[in-house]
Amino acid sequence: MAHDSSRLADFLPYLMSVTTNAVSDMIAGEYRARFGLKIPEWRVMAVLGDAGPQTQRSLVGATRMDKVAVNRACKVLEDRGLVARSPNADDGRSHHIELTAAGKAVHGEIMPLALDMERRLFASLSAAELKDFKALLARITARVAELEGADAPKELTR
Amino acid sequence: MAHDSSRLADFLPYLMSVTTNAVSDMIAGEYRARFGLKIPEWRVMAVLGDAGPQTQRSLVGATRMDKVAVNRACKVLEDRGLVARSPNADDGRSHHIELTAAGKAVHGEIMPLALDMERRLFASLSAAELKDFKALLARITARVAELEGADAPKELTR
DNA sequence: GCAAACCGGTTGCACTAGAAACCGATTCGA
DNA sequence: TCGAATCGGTTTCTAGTGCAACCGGTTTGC
Repeated sequence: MAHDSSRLADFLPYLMSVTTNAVSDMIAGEYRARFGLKIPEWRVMAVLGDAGPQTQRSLVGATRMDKVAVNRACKVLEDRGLVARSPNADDGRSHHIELTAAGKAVHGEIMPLALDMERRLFASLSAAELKDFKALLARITARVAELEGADAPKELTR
Repeated sequence: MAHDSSRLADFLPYLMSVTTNAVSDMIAGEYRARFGLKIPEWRVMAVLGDAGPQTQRSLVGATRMDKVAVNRACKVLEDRGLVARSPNADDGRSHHIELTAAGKAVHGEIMPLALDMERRLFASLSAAELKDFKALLARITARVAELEGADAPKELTR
């Protein structure tokens, strides 16, 4: 289908981008169609369902999303009645966010679908290949963090 | 640093997204800082420098970008005098787009930097691991295309 | 040879995502 | 204890991205 005589087609960051976008678009489409949820919203629900109630701050760490993105996702989920905020007695600035009964029900539907999609997407990879692939991703991420620290000596690592 | 007790941290599409974004952000920052180029613009220059003059249409295929993104990138590059458009005698609707002398000079600086960054980013991977990693990405991309064809029976594959 | 369909390219518009400014609450230091 | 710095969270502003409608030019079918 593609001619791809260009070296761009061998540039690894480009290949990663193409593959990841393809995977993300597919998953995003599925969630939107079946639950009307976007990926940020889904991520928040996944973390809340698995790790229990927590503040937006800790969701930022767990999802690696921007705090604005987390805030917006929480607001949407709250408006839909999937999560609820209760005041934090220890710290008046933040709230605890937790799944409602409806949210838990959706979470119970969503996670099997997620795992099934993951299984279907990566069905052609052996268990060993999957393991290696994850390990490589982790190493690359660590390497980027390392380089960022070195390349940006005067600013925060974000 | 991270606690990550959540299953989200094992969800492969999420891991791919985190890693790819880290790599992309790093590269985008580098190009912006050194050349004032964004990734779409850089991609167009890479293809033009490697595969020679061509139409926007063929750039869309080579870069896998939206035709609007290609168009805007070309316009920016043209305004900076890095590419030039010459009328296409065969088809009055399109032009041939090619690097100018200045564009070729920038391309000559940009490609070594790109390859150097690639080398630094993936220095911790052996040649064999790199090869396997690329092969896995290709297989996953192919798999997504396959599933999209199956899952979207009534609409275009986009 | 002309109207309709089509195609490359362009423009306009809605939506998303991140940056920075902002607010109330909390902590730190003199 | 009081003022400054900090922090969690929210709002606002702006840049980027993709879709859809659009415009000229080209091909197709009658």
